Amino acid sequence: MRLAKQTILRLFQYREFLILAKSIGIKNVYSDTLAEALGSSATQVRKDFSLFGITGNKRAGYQLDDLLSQLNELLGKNEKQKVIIAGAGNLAKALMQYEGFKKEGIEIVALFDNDPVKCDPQNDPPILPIEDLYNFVSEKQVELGVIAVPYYVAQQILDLMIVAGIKGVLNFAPIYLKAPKDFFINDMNLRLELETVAYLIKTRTKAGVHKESS
Amino acid sequence: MRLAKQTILRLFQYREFLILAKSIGIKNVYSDTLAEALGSSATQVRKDFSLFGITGNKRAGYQLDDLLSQLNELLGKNEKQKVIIAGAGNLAKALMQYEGFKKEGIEIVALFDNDPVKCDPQNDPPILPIEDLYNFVSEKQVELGVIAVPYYVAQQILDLMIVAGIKGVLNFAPIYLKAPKDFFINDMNLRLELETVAYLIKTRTKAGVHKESS
DNA sequence: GCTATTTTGTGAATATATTCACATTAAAAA
DNA sequence: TTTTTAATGTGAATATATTCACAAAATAGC
Ligand SMILES: NC(=O)c1ccc[n+]([C@@H]2O[C@H](COP(=O)([O-])OP(=O)(O)OC[C@H]3O[C@@H](n4cnc5c(N)ncnc54)[C@H](O)[C@@H]3O)[C@@H](O)[C@H]2O)c1
Ligand SMILES: NC(=O)c1ccc[n+]([C@@H]2O[C@H](COP(=O)([O-])OP(=O)(O)OC[C@H]3O[C@@H](n4cnc5c(N)ncnc54)[C@H](O)[C@@H]3O)[C@@H](O)[C@H]2O)c1
Repeated sequence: MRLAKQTILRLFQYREFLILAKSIGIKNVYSDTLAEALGSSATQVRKDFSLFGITGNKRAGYQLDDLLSQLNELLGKNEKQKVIIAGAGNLAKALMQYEGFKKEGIEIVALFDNDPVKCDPQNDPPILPIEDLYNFVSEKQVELGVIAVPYYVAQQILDLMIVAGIKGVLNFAPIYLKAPKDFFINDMNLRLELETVAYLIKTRTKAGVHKESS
Repeated sequence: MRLAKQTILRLFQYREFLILAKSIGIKNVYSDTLAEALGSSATQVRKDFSLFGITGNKRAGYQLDDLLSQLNELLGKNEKQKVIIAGAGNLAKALMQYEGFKKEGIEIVALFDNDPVKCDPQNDPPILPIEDLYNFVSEKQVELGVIAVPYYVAQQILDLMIVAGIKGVLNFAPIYLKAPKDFFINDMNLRLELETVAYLIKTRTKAGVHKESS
């Protein structure tokens, strides 16, 4: 089965929209509906579903509840997920206070920092010394991590996470990290993404990142 | 000329690496060096350069200073860029305190919020009422924006930005935004990116997001 | 100055992703 | 019931991105 990261991301987006749609009482959707909502194409939507064996009803489209539960199952949203964050700085603070993760079953179980001043074991979630990372992660069997430390320590923190048992990370440090090939790294370089928009504006080229306005 | 967002992103990454390399005294690089540093391939690097008319020296590779200044020119890094942020919440606070933007010539000139408690015109950068956005942006001719408001107001804030003269945004609100086709929207859905890693871990499929470890 | 070697630059080949085109099917209408 | 209509599902076609393969050029060694 294909595993293209972007396809998975789209499936999550479909799910996202369905949750919203459900909340306003919508009962069934068409590939068209989803395409419109995401700025994609109906064929793309059906192709994505087809790829994962998700099937609808000819002429009647997709029953929302049914589709949603298929996506939930497929995307593993029926199980909760624990995550730790390395680095308790500005970005980590924003993530910690963001209620969206918990709502989606992702629980930040701890943060780790090497600055004693930033540590606070009484906080919820606890902010612990980086030395505790190994034991915490291996004991609690956490598999998901976020890297929010400065770039010059990111590789060493990643290595620590790997030996502790972390299986994949979302990395905010602006540097290329090396890891075994079965380890997942999703790089988020916020500054570069902003610079890219700045560049695109300056050179005012035709095709946008988005589709045209409806 | 091609404008693929991902190609541009890679050019910025090359530049990033060059700055780092320069700081440790490196004088010239090869497509190989860059590929290694970014987890890419030498051919990809040369293809990217070729696409933008960047040219090196056969056998001797690329002179670092020269390459860097070509990239700076190409990527518009010789001019400063002003940016505003809509929404002065947790994420905006992290962005505001991040010194990396200024270092790269991106100046956050103001934040805007509809919560009077969050506003603080004395702050540097000033946090202003959302009502001031239009005048501020059109007078100061700001073209770049960041959307850091809740999803349910994101479209209306974007519309406001567009009429004020903003030409492109980095959008953190987890929703698809509609805009004219010459307007650039770069969507950053942090939660979905984290959920995607969580999914990939669970299904432990072969090919990673990154290349194999060196 | 000649030769061997290394690296670039790029057209062609391949791989990947998206869109097209349409047969198939289910529902609605007649 | 039969026909019409509107949607899905998917192989084929196209578009896009990456890698291969190698000629051309510049340096280093002799
Ligand atoms: N804040 C942003 O808006 C932003 C934007 C783009 C990129 N980033 C990147 O995200 C990462 C985090 O950014 P931030 O703004 O939160 O930085 P920050 O400086 O506020 O936080 C970094 C934290 O990491 C901790 N730390 C340093 N070394 C450590 C170590 N060896 N072990 C454990 N903890 C350690 C520090 O004590 C600090 O609390 C950085 O790599 C930064 O470049 C941040
Ligand atoms: N914080 C995170 O880690 C995180 C992670 C993923 C996504 N996001 C997304 O980023 C966006 C911002 O997140 P946040 O955590 O900073 O949220 P937040 O609630 O801390 O901040 C949002 C800010 O927007 C302001 N606001 C609300 N309506 C407004 C309006 N009409 N005009 C101007 N300002 C208005 C609020 O007063 C608040 O200060 C949200 O869409 C969120 O879903 C945030």
